[in-house]
Amino acid sequence: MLHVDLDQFIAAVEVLRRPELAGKPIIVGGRGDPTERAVVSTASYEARAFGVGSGMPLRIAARKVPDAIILPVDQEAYLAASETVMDTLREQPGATVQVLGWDEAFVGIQTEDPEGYARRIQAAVLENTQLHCSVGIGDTLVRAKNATDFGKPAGIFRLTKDNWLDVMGDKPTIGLWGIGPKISKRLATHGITTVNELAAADPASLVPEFGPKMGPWYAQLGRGEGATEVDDTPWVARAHGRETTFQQDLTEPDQISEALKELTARVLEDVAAEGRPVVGLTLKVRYKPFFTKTYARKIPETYDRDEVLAQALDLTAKIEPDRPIRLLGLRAEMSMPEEARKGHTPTRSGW
DNA sequence: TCTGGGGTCCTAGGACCC
DNA sequence: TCTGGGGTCCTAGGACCC
Repeated sequence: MLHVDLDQFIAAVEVLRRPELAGKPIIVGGRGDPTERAVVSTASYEARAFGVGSGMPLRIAARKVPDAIILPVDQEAYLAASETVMDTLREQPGATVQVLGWDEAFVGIQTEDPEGYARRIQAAVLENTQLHCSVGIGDTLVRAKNATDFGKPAGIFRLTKDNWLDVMGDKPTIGLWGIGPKISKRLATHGITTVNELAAADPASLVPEFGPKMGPWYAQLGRGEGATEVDDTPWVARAHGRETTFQQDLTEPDQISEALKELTARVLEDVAAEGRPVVGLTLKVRYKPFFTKTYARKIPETYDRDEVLAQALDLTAKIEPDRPIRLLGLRAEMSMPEEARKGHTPTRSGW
């Protein structure tokens, strides 16, 4: 199968609208104001050369790149471009398309010439959108996904069981899709720092540290193994949430209840718009200095709007009642019942 | 140095039941 | 006085992805 990933997608879409920005260091994040609390969504290659990457606080990024062009996030524009890209992929003969995000998808295909097929995809995407993409080819989803990195920008790379360890073996485990900074550190405490070492690990030996599912799964990731079928079952959300970050920390209980009421009301609207049943309400509170607390409640499927709002406010009573509060952000989330869930998940299922 | 907004899934522990 | 073995449900927390 193939993994298609648009190159510097968000920055590239901005350049399409404003061609004079081509070749300049572009940073897209928040409302485009580097004095505000926000993070970088995407940086162009020119900005990345200064050490800027997504997830970095906008303030810091602006400091690193004095001449940066800083733009606000325009989700609608990216979504529209994304839909054109995905439609283009679905038009390819024999293609099964599993969307992973705005700017990437797996494409399942039976062909004797995957490189040729990949080149045709690149040409079609370029023609329909003026956007460049890189393509990874693999005999598993994980290998195709990892292969794309070696194709960037605008190239093609193939990873199979025959060259997986030759190419990936000496790389640190954090380069694998699904292993982040925490897990790579915990693996290191067991003497596992490279993909080779993870691939050689006995799956059972990872169970005490990582649990019955995650332990063996990490070992499998090291070998590049896992699902081999692209699943285009339409995705149905498991939950909907809304999150907000305050420009100034909230300290007063009244401010907090007000903000939470607003967020919860927005989530209720989102859920009502879909007409889906709801079973749970979760409140996530981001405190300064940088930790998160979660408070959850079951709610009846025949929920009543005012009841949910009351439950949400009830949960605020748990917010650190006995010490000064510095509240950075809030998230309210409502989950749907199990039986209402369908489709592959964007990131994990089928591995 | 400071921390978005949208998601998904896994694990652990306690309550409760038989 | 001390304490089975199995299960489910719920809550809280952690990690990852784009």
